[in-house]
Amino acid sequence: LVTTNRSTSKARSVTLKQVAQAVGVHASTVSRALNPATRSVVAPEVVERVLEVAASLGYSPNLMAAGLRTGRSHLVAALVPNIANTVFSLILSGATERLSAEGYSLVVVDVGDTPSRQLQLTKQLVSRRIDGLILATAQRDDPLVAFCIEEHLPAVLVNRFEERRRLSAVVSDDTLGMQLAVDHLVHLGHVQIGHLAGPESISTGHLRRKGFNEAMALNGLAGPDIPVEAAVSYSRDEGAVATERLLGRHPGLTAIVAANDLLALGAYDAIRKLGWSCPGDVSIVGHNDMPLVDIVSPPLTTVRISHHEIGREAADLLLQRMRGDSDTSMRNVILAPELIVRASTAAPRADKKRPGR
Amino acid sequence: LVTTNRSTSKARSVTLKQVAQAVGVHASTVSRALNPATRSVVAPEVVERVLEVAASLGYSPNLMAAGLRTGRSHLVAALVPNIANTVFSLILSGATERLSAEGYSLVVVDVGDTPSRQLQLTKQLVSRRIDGLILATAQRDDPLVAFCIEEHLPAVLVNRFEERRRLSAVVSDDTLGMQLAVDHLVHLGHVQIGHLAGPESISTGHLRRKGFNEAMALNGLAGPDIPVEAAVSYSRDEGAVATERLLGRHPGLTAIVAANDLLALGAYDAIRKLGWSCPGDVSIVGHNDMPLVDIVSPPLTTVRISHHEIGREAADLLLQRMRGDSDTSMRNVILAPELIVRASTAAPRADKKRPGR
DNA sequence: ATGAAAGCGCTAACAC
DNA sequence: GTGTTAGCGCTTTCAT
Repeated sequence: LVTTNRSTSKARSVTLKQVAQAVGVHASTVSRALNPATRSVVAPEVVERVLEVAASLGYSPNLMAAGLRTGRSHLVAALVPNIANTVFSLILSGATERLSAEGYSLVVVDVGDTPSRQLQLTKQLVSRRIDGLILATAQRDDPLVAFCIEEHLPAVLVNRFEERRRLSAVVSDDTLGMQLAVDHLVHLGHVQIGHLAGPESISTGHLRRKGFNEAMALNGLAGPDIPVEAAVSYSRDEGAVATERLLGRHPGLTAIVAANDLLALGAYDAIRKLGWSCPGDVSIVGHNDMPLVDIVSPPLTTVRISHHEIGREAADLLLQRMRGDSDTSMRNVILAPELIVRASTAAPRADKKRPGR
Repeated sequence: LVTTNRSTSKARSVTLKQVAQAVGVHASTVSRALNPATRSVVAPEVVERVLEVAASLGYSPNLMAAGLRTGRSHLVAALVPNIANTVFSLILSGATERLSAEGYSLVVVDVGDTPSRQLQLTKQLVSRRIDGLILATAQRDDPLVAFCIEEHLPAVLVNRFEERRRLSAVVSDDTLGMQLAVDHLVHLGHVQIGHLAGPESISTGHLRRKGFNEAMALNGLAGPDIPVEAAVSYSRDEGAVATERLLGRHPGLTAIVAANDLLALGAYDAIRKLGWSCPGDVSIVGHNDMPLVDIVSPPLTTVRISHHEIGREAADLLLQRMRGDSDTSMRNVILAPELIVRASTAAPRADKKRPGR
């Protein structure tokens, strides 16, 4: 029945004011001493004492209070369609590197690929007054991008373009990537090459398909009926489904260029199901060079994008955007990919004999 | 030279007060109307008008302000040693599911595995006044855990135990997992079985090694010199290095149980380098069943942990901990794993002939 | 059922 | 170089 002071549960944290009292100065002095930018204005000996006392008291600044006052949260959010896709992890670690150096924390949010849910989660983030947004989710025409524009929310896109170029983006050169892939296959002797495309609603799906067509034309392989089949989403399962369609309609194909690695792995599944072999019956090229594709069976030939650099560049662009008041600096950064040749591609078989279906 | 009101840059957001003025009531009424918990106390027609006006004005509550006032940020952070390890992604998506249903946002932070950096980043999070922490980083004796205790920071561990059991944890049954793996190999006819262990400083490394030894003993295979070699970290590269050591010291091994999938894949690399084959020359069992190990060459036999459930359970435990004021409810949840047999395990070769070194 | 008033912890003019 | 003051946007007693 006795009210005690024992800190049984959640201890109140130490405030700036308490530090000030302990030092014997005013709170604002402590604030100035603690902030590197204003520190120079305080007497050196006072700074020293403040730092000392703050440390000994275990003072931890309340960023919510500071943020309320300054209007900046020093929080940046990254929206990814699927956190388990390691391509995004690599991009994010590149971004984190830059961002944390500037005192920003990065919130990674797995938002799936339903625009409505994406919008809902973004609104939550806006309520938290995040300072900026990195979008790995962009559709070619994306309502979320429109939302960011309306809200004057600093944002940059990674890996995917938005059609109307309303936001800066850092992407890999999809046209070049497809060029690399097709040239490689042609070099090996392939003529009947098909494309396992990504969703047309996403820039990578669209651009890589276009790039594929162009690369085929450049190699004199353009035709009235270019073998292309698009997957509904960038997943291994949908890759398998689309591959079955592709091979069903074009049984003579000897090589497939996939719009990304997950689709390529789905193609592996489909080919295995058919009783065919890769690269014996059909060669496959992926895109992205995500972790572990070097160890799958067979090791995947793929177009490596500069994940890390994409992340870093995006962070730089965003930082710039968050600092500057000029809304004008819209720019795209397009990084060159590189072909990594492994064992999923080989010259086409001379006899063309394959297990029947 | 004319000062205008044109919202050229960052528009000020709409405040509660502005909504109140528009409706013609006091701010506190709007606050009550907007909060589902207190809504019942406001006249229904007023509630309706508030909701309407708030929506039309595009009102977005300032969670920093609310948090400052209430002392709760509704933010939970998850610390992972490596965001590109898909095992954690799966756990996180399980946790997100629960957390977001309760109005919490999940910040995923890639903190690496250096304790000092982990502590530094955690302090930043504390400054943000996060309400809780999910730790996937725990060492067997972890300074970060001590820190959480000191700070009265609600936290739960996933995937890894902390030795002194100061915090609740949700983990897979490592002993059982090893049992499953060893029994399977013994069943296939293996006798010379080695263990590719994880770091001893991490509970999974320690417990799985112990589990391995026990399982061997249970199968009458205990000996004075049980073949075990520990990797320095849970990475594919270190797995390869440790495998070379293991096979160097125990050339007669016909099977290896790895402490996790990444190590197992490293073992693949080492075996390939030796010119040996799996499972022909040596069978390999992994642990975790992370994405894509079904498609590597050969498809990996592995112990599947219930990632998703681990995440969900952890979130539940944390939620409970953040609500309750009783610091007493320390508990561990141990989930049973399941053996997934694929093609990396087979009966040992009768002749035992292998390529020389 | 609603309004008034206070205050969460911090920063930034402004004074001196 | 330091103190004073006000206020960021919200919630929550306490009145009425």
